[in-house]
Amino acid sequence: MNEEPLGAAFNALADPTRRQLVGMIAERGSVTASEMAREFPITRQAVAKHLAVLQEAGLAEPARSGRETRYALRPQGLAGAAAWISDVGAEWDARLGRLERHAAAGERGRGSGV
Amino acid sequence: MNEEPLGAAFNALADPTRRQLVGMIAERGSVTASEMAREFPITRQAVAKHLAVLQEAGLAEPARSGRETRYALRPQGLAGAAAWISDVGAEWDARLGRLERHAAAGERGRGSGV
DNA sequence: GTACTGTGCAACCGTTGGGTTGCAGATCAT
DNA sequence: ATGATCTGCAACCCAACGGTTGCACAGTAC
Repeated sequence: MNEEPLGAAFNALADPTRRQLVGMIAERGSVTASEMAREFPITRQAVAKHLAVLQEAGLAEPARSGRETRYALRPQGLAGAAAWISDVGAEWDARLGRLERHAAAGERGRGSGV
Repeated sequence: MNEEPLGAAFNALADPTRRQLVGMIAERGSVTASEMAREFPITRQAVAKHLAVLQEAGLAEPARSGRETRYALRPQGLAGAAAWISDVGAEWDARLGRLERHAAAGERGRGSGV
């Protein structure tokens, strides 16, 4: 639907529930939709939708075993998002550097270490 | 309104137009809504809305001078997002490390260098 | 002064998104 | 075989989002 992996990743991470899900998956390794639904104030189907979003964004991957489907993280999606932020940050830092050279004010470096 | 800076930042970055705007601001230093509207296939008001979103997410900051309002970047918002990704990535890498110690398979490291 | 440009606010419209309910198909335990 | 889970699909609701148009106001230029 989105055709844009970066947008999909950021969009997936935009929802607080989804971020919590990601956190839970990260700390447990792999979780099922029903498990999460028990610890969240929302329906299993809602969780399933969120997981689908995460999957389509390349952030999570399902693995069916028997009747249950366990979801695991896929950090490469996160890496893409981090890379974009890093790029923009770098460009911005470059500008700041140029300005600093002109201004030569105090305020030492600290270039938003992304 | 969002009460959640992280969600606001990710949400702001989720829109491709908004990401382009951020890129443009980053490379030019500061831009006005009208300037951007000329180079985008959308209305100035649409651009203004996007800028408002970026501002509320802590990613951009307006500075009015005379009749024009120039927007500049505020990398700290980006830093917050990057930090979250880095955290989850770290947790995940820790898990991977533990598993690797067990499996001891080939496939050398490469821990999602966020 | 008048004209032009840049901005902001408000209303409106179509689409998407998070959430729910309801139901049907697999799989496991007894 | 029967019942209990775990899952997936579809329909539906309401709120939020991206975008538009229209108008009113503040600076700048002439």
